[in-house]
Amino acid sequence: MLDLKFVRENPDIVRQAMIDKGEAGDLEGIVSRDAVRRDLLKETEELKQIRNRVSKEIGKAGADTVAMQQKKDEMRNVSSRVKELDEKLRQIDSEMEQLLLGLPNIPDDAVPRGKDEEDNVEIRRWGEQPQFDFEPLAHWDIGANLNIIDFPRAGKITGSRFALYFGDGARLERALISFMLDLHTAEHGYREVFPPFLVNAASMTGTGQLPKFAEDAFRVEGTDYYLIPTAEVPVTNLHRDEILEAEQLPIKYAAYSACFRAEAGAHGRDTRGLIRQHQFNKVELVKFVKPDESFDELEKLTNDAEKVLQLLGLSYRVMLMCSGDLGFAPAKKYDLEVWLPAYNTYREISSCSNFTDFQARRASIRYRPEQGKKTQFVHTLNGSGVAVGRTVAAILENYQQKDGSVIIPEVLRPYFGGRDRISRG
RNA sequence: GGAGAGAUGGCCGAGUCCGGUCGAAGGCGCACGACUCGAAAUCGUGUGUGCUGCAAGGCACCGUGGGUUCAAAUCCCACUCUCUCCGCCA
Repeated sequence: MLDLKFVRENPDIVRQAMIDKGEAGDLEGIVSRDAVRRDLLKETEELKQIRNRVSKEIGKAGADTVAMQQKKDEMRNVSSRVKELDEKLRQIDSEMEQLLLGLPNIPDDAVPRGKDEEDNVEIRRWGEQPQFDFEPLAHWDIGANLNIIDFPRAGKITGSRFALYFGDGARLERALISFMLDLHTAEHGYREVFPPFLVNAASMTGTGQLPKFAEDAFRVEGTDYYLIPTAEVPVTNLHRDEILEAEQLPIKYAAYSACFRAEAGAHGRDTRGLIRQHQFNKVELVKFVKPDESFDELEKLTNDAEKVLQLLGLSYRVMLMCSGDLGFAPAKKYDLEVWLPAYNTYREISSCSNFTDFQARRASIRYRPEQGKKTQFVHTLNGSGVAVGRTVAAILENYQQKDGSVIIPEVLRPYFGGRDRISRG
């Protein structure tokens, strides 16, 4: 959410941001209501002031004289007028709140202006794309051949876009989760968090999933609860409505969670394999930082996520999202794209964003820069560190051998009892 | 699921029976000052959030929403959450 004062004073910047991001929003509706609201507010506050003053007089007077009775009658009228005005104000306030929640964050100056993913900028590449002296298989074929991933049965149990892992497949998933959490907690200074996988509407609003993107989430029928689309939601909201101490910052959390996404509007895209699932695992990194440090912290966060791929020996590139591909809430975002041989392309495996104060204002997460000073909104960041299902796909494809087996990356072997290879068992 | 207790400022905690002097005692924490060579201890002063206004100021907020009243932290109603006991349960 943007600051109302900022919107009032900089409508042109807000309008330009919506154009750059390709996001709709009712800026004019906010500006016009704002003027009406301030007039209403002035009137009600003046009336309330009168009522407060006279009520005090009545209280002090003691005796219930004719004059007092007259004042009471007058105040009765004032009060009913106040009630009417308060009603109007509440209405306009909630309308403005809704409209304000619908405005996208302002892109940072460093974000290249552009229309879609074509205009994203490659920042760097890492690693070698593996060369095969045979035709590399897609990960779903590798998984089926090794009898470690079973999509038909997942379809039977639940439906499309669900996966069922067996044996070393299940173990690989678990090994990756442990490896990533161990790395980020031991090497990068994150505190491990294991959050609820269901959250309420206030949490979904805090991080920006609601009200605009309700159709992307699964809601538990008959409740106010949503299945989390990412651990970003519960972990960021962990400090909702809190005032943090300056010396606590930066706060860094690493959380494993399952993630649930309706994938509305993705019909026909990535229908095979692990790339686009309704449920997938992810280790998420979340930071709460001081405003002037957030862009540096984004670089570090991205590096922390990259380290996972480096240690796994997976080739990737870092893309800086252009304004049109940035999305609603971030001010700046890097995507990590991992090399997938069967696709012959790089695919997103992590997304690292600086939301500046956009989420913090929605969720009311503040800190006190100095004792006695006014509170300020923190900046929030998060990034996948990294998506587990897509990592499994990348490992299967990048480490596949001619005989159908898959080499286990060295850093994962401790999680496999020292074994170095997945073979058909 | 049944019975009961509670929700007040950064934290603890009074006030709620008997409505007005309560944005709210007291304590802790914190900041500043004094004392000290320095520190601790002690003493003094200050210390909620938001909206609005050029400012002085004004308004709102005692879990949430409604109601009664000239006036509500305080009375009434509904809801949410937390805790305790019982039942059930991984």
